[in-house]
Amino acid sequence: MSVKSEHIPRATIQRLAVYVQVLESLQRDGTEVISSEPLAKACNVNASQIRKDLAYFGEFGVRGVGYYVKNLIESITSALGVDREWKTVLIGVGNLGRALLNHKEFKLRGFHIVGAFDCDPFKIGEEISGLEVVCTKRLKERVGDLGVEIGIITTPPERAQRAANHLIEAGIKGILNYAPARITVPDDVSVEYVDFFHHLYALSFNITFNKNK
Amino acid sequence: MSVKSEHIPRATIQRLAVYVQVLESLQRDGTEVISSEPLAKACNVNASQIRKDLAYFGEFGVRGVGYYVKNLIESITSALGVDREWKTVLIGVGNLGRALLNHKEFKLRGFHIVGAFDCDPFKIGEEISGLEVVCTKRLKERVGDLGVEIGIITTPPERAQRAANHLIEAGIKGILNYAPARITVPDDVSVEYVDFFHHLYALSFNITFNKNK
DNA sequence: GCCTGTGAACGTCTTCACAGCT
DNA sequence: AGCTGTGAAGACGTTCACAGGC
Repeated sequence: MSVKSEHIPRATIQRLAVYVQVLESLQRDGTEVISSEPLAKACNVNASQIRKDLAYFGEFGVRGVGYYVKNLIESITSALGVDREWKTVLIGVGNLGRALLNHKEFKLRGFHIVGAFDCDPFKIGEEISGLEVVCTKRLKERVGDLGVEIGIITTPPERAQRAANHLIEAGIKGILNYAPARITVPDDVSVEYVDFFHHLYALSFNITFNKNK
Repeated sequence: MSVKSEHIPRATIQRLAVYVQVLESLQRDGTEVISSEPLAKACNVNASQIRKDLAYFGEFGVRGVGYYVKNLIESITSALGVDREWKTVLIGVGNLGRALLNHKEFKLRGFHIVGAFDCDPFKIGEEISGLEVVCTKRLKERVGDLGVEIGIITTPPERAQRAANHLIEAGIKGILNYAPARITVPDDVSVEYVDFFHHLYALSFNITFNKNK
């Protein structure tokens, strides 16, 4: 896989993830070839949008035919860098943290949670989904030992920045932040926010003002 | 609250949710007044962006002074329609569904989960966080009785569309979909997708190609 | 003096329309 | 004939720069 273009819009990356999701469900249904038009309909986007998005990374289609579903999934996952295993650690073993640790899909998708950390002495030592909860102070040594690249924050908001600092100090380059708080990180660290309430706010707005789509 | 402009960008709505988050943490720290410049820094956006976003809904600031934090939070939440209680139901009592049902923050933020549904006979009757799991077939009557407006889907992907159909039939106008599947809905229903893997894919891409910010 | 609110300029992403390949 | 890949046009969102008000 090689990137053809210099800058790739963030929106493109988000859509590529959607395409994979839809392509996988097409694959489950036995579809082998699909052209941009019906794929676009299923993803709720414009057909040329799909072609443009893919063009950032290469030429994956066959003119006059369309895209081979299996092939396209592989091309996109390779383009996104998810055709490998990523090691991750999780900080903050509350309700949500536990649910994520028990979520088999993470491992299945190549995002292996190999460490669970918390600073609460009552939680340290507890075993969840085959993983022992370890004191956050020992994060750095563990991350180094295990070759971890992604950190997942599931602490309360007031402890999110401290958790992030631990991760950054340990040399982690990507953070998935479930805590409802913005965090500050160096330029070479990338953060993604998952905030349930942002989505509920958007729904609330759409319903209230009938502003759909 | 009155909307001044006809069309409001989706990106604006998303940012408003961020502003509220940051303003709330400023409020916790005792800040009473803030101008767009430092607020912008905390939210990682441009200062005029904030002023433009707010201008869609009204004039909330004081020239020469800035914005009163408490006042601005109220203005934004009112603009988004989240200054009230919303009743929601949840379909799919798996790991994630349980975690959400136990998440006290939902109620705290005005999104009250008043019903839990699942089609698995082994789960029906179980009590989670004071809520009895009910058969999905009884969704419609319950939604009508309780005045529910938002549905949360936490089923496996292959059952997401069916869950959505139940919600639509029950007259629900907003869906928060945690299932990793696209769903089709009528024009007057609004859907928000929460997909952990989309964010992990984005991280993976950013880390792999050093494409931060 | 200072900071908001806003038209105008700018840049970016999306869509169109068609050339190019199978 | 059909569908992709892509330059050009268009739409949209963001940033600038300053007028307006405290």
